[in-house]
Amino acid sequence: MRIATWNINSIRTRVDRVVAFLERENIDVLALQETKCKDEQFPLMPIEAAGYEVVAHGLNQWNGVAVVSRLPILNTQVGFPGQPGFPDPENLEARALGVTVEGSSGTPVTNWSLYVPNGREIDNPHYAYKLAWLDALANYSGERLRENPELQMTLMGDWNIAPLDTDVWDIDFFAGRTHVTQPERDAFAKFADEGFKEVTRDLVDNYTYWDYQQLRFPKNEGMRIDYIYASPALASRVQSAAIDRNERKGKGPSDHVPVIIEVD
DNA sequence: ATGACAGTCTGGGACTGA
Repeated sequence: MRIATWNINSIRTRVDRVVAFLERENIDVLALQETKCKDEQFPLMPIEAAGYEVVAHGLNQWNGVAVVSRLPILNTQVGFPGQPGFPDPENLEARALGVTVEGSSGTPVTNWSLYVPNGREIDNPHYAYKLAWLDALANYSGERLRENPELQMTLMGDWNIAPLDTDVWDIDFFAGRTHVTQPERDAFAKFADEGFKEVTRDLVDNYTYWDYQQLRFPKNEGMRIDYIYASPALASRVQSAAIDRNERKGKGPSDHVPVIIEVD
């Protein structure tokens, strides 16, 4: 079973790239972020024609998440209990979607497509929102794992955090900025404290994002901010991981590239 | 070559991203 995550930065602009990627990489489940459209605007037909089902969650032109699967879909969950909103706690954004599929071994696998809030600047309310959002997600997912230690679950997407200094092209450039602060790194590490394992770090080394500006990609000035956490039962089945750097090339790329894992 | 930012909106620049 091959699982991937990709911040696509508008599905309407890049649906052809998505279909080509699914077929070229033989993907079973793909989590998308920043689809940037309402559900009724989502280009379903090209993806369905390739043999996949789509579950989309988009409220407006901002954010938006989706899960694409060619394995049977058993259950769908929009957002997670305790998810905070912005700017009001009640105003939930389209940043989390959980889709349970029938795994290749017959066991259900729940795949979360996550678009963690950016945080903007450290003194911006969006930064506190980011930390609260992550804390609520860690509490929710940790509780699910305590209920069922055999749970097969991924938490994957654009985490908007660089856990290590080496995950950014120049740590000095990020001094005083979001993505590299200790509270963000602690929030990321809490998922490991809850028992999840980030399964791509040990298997592949690359950035996953390069800004469109300042020739960041040709100069390889990137960031590693897209990750896949897996529950212990799923993590033990991971055979390999890849970062599809070539997807940053050519005409009209997203600024992020896909992260892929192979599960037995 | 991978090349100097890109997507969406009921727009005429503003907002968002990181």
